[in-house]
Amino acid sequence: MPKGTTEDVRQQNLAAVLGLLYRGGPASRSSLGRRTGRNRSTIGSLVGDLVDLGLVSESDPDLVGQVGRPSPVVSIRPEVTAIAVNPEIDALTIGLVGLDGTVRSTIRHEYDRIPTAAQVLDVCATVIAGMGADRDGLLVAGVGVAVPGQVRTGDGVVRNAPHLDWHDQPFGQPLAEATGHRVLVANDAALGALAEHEFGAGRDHDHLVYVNGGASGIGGGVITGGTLLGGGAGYAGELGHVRVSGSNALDSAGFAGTLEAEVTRAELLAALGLPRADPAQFEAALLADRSDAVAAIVERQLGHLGTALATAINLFNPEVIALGGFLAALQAYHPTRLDELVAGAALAPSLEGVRITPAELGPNLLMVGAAGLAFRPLLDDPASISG
Amino acid sequence: MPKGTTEDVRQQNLAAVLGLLYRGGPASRSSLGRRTGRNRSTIGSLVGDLVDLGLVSESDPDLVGQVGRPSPVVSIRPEVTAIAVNPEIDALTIGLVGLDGTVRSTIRHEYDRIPTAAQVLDVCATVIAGMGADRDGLLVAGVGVAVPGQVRTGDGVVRNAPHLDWHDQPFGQPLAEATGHRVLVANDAALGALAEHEFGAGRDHDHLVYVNGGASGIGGGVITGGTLLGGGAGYAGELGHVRVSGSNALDSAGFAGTLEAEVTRAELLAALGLPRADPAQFEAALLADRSDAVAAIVERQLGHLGTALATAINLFNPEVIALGGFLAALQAYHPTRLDELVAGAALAPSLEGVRITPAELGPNLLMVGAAGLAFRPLLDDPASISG
DNA sequence: GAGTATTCGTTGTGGTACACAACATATCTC
DNA sequence: GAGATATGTTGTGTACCACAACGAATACTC
Repeated sequence: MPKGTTEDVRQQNLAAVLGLLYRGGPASRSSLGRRTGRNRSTIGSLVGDLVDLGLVSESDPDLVGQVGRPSPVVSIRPEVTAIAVNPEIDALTIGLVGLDGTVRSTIRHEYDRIPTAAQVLDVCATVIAGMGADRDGLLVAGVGVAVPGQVRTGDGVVRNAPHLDWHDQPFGQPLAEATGHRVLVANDAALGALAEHEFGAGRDHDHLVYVNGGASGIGGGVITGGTLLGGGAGYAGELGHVRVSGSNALDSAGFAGTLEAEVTRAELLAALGLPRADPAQFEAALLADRSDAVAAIVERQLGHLGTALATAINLFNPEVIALGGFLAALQAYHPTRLDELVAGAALAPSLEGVRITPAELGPNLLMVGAAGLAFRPLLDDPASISG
Repeated sequence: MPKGTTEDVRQQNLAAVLGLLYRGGPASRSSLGRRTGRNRSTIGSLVGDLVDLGLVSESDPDLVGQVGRPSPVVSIRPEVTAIAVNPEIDALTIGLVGLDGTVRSTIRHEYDRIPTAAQVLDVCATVIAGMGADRDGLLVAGVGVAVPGQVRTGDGVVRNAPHLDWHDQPFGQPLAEATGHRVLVANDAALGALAEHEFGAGRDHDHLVYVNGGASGIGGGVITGGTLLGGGAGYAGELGHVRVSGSNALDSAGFAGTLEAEVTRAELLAALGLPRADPAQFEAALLADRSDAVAAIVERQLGHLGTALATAINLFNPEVIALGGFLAALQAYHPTRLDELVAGAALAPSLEGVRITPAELGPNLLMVGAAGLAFRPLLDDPASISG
């Protein structure tokens, strides 16, 4: 809720300018003025504040034959960073991500057995301490954590991450105490949605559904009205556990006939005769195999995926549905089929406004998404960095 | 998006004060000050503006033994009104609703056959002109229309209202031209959700799903983060067309196995041996009939409803699910059963934060909801009334 | 029943933020 | 090199809210 005093106007305008730079990259002062609708003098003052805060820097204009006095280019300083954390079954990835969108470094810590929350917290603390962010003059805005499970976003407690076997594990608070940084935790697919919204397939849209197919299950995240849909406690968007059939195949939550139970990478891998494959190998192998057996499985899985996506369309009326992981491969196997199947269960008006497309961001998706979460307080209130 | 100048601060504060009065009823100046966090002098100025705009009036304080100087009570003037319109298969209801929540009058125009959009527009224009709102010194903020179908909220075109057999019918714009008022159009269940959020079962919650069971089908509306979820074009929330079974029973949109196809009032009426019944009669008759035949139908319908609600819980993580129409009767038939069924398909963390409850608003639900829609521009920017 | 404490409206002052106009500056065009 | 064009810079004006001091209206105390 806005405080209601004149000073939030400053906050909002600072946030507007910084947000434009965050999403759109470097821009001239005059371009910022046009896009925010602010006066030249105001933009000058706003940019000055952001420079003083150490968030942006101004550089000489590009000499591109514009008439008139050149306008300085404002860029986000790459030293403004966030730390992204993503624990998975077999590894923990920790990245240092700049507010300018660059992933400065990632560290991957492998586990030979599923790590406990305590183990992950331990490694996080030492790795983050060892990053020497202060030494390098970096400004760390905070830590964002992408967890494959349901996270109570209010206090960063991991309520249930079946694949990690974490249940009601406090994570945000202990990590904040260990690192001294502000820590925000959320579901991994939700952060994928955030990243695709800000930089990927949903760049130009404010209503996006992201569905990710991973080795261990299917997750979903929803952007509505330009913001991440959390619901009451942050659990919203769990598209993988939507029931799509009457079968009794079980998903990771123990529910029968859900999208995650019916549409699995494992089944496809088995049909392809592959013991394991990275995402690129998987997609190549799937697209190459046109056998009846594989085609039948794809058709069945596409049918269930279509049902789930139709449900999402009927409920969220998104402009874009971005498919991540093996779901993108599934769609690519038969480029028109998924659209047909969805059309059989989604209302026509909602259908005409939606595009089902592969996600655009690659392996850094979760790093960018988690960092985006960590940057949010800064992007909402740029002056908060100084306090 | 906020304009970014100091004047929006005024707008926001005016909206905050008016919003408190709208949702909470009359309040003293000092109470408004406490709840908005504004200074006494600011509140005085804000209330003064609202009085000048003709939106509120001040009256002598209640003498309730408070220490200190009594604070004047600020109330919304009942003359501030909106016109609510609700076309249905067999009748058109037009109501005059005060910003203070009172339904001043309703006019019901019956049809012996399904009316066309042109006919409804015609009746609306004459009825609204005949209301003599100007004559009575009323301030009409606008017209809100609740349509049983999918509405493109941007321009008020009814895209598809199967029961009315309206398809791509412009409605908002012609009605605006005919009446001279600002007209907003939305789906009826969405407006039901709005009303239940503001005044009913979701009064104290910002995440609500409303599901209505009517004679002709099942509609849904969703409030997330305190605002109505519209999606890209305003079609979001169509819970009735979510697939819940593999059967080939068809719903009004021609889709098989959906909630609307499986859970119908007509089937229950037939089992009860009633040719027709109003909502109260229906609920009484259903609760009285404990025959095996009826119990079996209820059990099956509750199962499908449970599946759909579990989907809603997994996707929206609401705090409240409000059941309207015969769905409330269905739940009441077996008070604990629906919760059990939902628990079998909804993720535990999301489940613990939700309450499934009958809707609280009675027959005026859609009048209040449609008026709430019409009041929205005024509540967002109270000063806009003078322009 | 008079004095005091308490609460709240009112008024005047100060601080912050943005718009606007006038001026200065830097580039392009011819 | 002069004019046109676009933009940064500076000073002024306006809108808004917080705060403090004062006054008003009630309840409480003895």
